[in-house]
Amino acid sequence: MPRAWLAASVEPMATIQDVALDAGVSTATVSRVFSAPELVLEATRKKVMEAVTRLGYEPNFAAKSLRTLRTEKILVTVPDISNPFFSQVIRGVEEAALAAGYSVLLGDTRHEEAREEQYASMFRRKEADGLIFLGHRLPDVLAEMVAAKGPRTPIVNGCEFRPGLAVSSAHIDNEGAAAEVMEHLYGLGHTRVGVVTGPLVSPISSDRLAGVLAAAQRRGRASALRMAIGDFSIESGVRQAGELLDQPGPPTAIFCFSDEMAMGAIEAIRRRGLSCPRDVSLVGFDDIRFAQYLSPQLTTVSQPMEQIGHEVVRLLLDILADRTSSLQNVTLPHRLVVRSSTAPPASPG
Amino acid sequence: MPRAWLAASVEPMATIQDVALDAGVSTATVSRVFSAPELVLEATRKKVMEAVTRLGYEPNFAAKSLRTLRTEKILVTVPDISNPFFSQVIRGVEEAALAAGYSVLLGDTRHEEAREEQYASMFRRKEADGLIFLGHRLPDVLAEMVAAKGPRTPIVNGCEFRPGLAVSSAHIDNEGAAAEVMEHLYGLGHTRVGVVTGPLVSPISSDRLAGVLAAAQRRGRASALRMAIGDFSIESGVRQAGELLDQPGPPTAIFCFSDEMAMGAIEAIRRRGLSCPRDVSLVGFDDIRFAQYLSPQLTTVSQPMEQIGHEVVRLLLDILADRTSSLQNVTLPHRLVVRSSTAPPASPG
DNA sequence: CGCGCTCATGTAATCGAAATCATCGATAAC
DNA sequence: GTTATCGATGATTTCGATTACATGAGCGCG
Repeated sequence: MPRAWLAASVEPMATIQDVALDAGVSTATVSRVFSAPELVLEATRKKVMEAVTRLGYEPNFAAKSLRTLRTEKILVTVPDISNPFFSQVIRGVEEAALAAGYSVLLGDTRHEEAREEQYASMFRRKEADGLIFLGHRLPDVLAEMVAAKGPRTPIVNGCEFRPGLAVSSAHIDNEGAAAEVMEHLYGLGHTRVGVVTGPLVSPISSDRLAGVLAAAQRRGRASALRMAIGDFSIESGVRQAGELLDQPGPPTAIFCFSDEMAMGAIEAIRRRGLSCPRDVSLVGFDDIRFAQYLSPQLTTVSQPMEQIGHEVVRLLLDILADRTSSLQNVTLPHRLVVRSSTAPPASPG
Repeated sequence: MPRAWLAASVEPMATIQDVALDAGVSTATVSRVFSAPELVLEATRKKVMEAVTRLGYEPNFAAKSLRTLRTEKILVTVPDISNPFFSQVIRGVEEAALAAGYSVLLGDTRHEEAREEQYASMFRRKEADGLIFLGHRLPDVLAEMVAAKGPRTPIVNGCEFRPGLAVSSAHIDNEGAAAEVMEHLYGLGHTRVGVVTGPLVSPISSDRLAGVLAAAQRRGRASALRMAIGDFSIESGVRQAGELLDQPGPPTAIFCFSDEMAMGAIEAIRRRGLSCPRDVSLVGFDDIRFAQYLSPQLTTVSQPMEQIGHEVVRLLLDILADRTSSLQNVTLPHRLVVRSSTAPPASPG
């Protein structure tokens, strides 16, 4: 038994022909044993399976894929895999994909358009049946594909939502969530609030900013808003939160559009000899696994990351299985998680 | 021009035949334009490329792969993609792979053997040219493959190192690093040291534990060691560090085998009304991006995560290009980064 | 002037599995 | 008893590219 395995592994891997020969049947029968076992007699099925294990046969993927025009792979592009928010979403994607018999081709675009295009052409070469992109841009070649094929193009957007792209997507209500954060801060008595956004080209930032502005206006506090533009990284959090704090009449509360930038903000606060939440309240966004273990524990907006992953896969599978014909934009629930980084301002007003 | 693109996208994608016909050459010439442009006359090359853009042609991946028996893909399995340590390694892998013209197939095994086997059979089906696994286990089918093909089997191990597996690997000197940590703590004056390990089945844990024991013995402090077994998660850090602290004669310093567990330990310390480093010093392992932004900033062992990623890819590419014939085990440099979570004990002894 | 050589290109076999169509025996229907 | 039907299986084409081999034009050299 082990000898047979060994032998099988040394040779260039048995083909369906070898199995057919060994089992004394045709290649068609062997193929059927895998793809439509109900069509083949139990006795022959057994005979074939014996030959399969004897030779250690595994169907060649390329051959199968060439014939069926399917790869059973999903290409997932992400701006930064080392970001815990994205890696958690990816985890959900991987799980849902595997459950449906698909595997995941990962593309880390590093926010670079060139890499996005590289992966786009990979998709056009049919290296994957579908594409899930977690960024906010869609390379031109793919946009053209969408324009031509419409909503049955197997491309889905996750986390972000830009109506103009004309692809299905799953995301939270970023605008509403950001407004809730502001209400929370205003409710605590803060009036001078600073905001550290992400790059405004992405809807994820502009939507949240819209929510911030709407809430500020409702409260008549729009003129007291201070804004700085970050890039979601810890370092930009340190820098931008620092600039807000160094202004005259500094904010008593800062809302960062990501937990990582909030971590940076904690650092900026510490470096100035201030304390959170005593001197400055702080709110993050995402609720990454680490948010509740920071000091102070971070108040933040919890996004259902794995669920977003599941949902985008579901949307994609629906398209692939031709179960859908119109765009779907799924808004998943978020939750403001109040922890100890927010408190009423020391001297109200 | 845009019309042509659109048209091309609607049709089932142009084949090499279509291009050949359109350019008035044979398919062989078209193929050569891509794989060996120097063999084809500049004029015809241009003619072909025009047809290519006109039709929006991209070579079909499955067909190419079937013929060449190469996929230009690397399968990377990882125990947990949402772990910042691993996601950083993956980032390095992705970068090096892309630079060499390979793309990354990601497998999150979730520490489950069943998933590892699923991905192993994916590799046997030739869905990838090589396999990089960041865990400590190698499924049986692959071990047999290694036994049969020897060191030219395109399988490489990253982060861990288990000589019995007989595959090349890239990792740090875990034993030495752990010993350095203990020396640091002993040097500060600590005598009662607690250790929170990972699961001892993985060399990454047992090697570090060996280093801990060796250092303790050299100092004659082996009997004062306290040990708890965690699983690298934050939660297990909270739990296991907590148990160490609740013992009579609790440790004045705790060494956790991962930064995440150290984060948990910070929480355990906080919950008991203690302070780090005043009452308890703390050391982590990995130096994930967040380690320096915790409070207190975490003393830890820095691993060159992206470099590990680059290195395993290099090892794999060497095997794939037949540039190597013997096993290579690369030990990359680590560095003890002393930050503010370690200090001399309050009452020495 | 013709032989051989090189260079550019065409022809056709090939990769391994899937799927269509053909076959053949057995059973059921009339 | 003949024929339509069905169930199981085999023969063969097909997917789209690569590549070994064939071809043929152009050129140099004896």
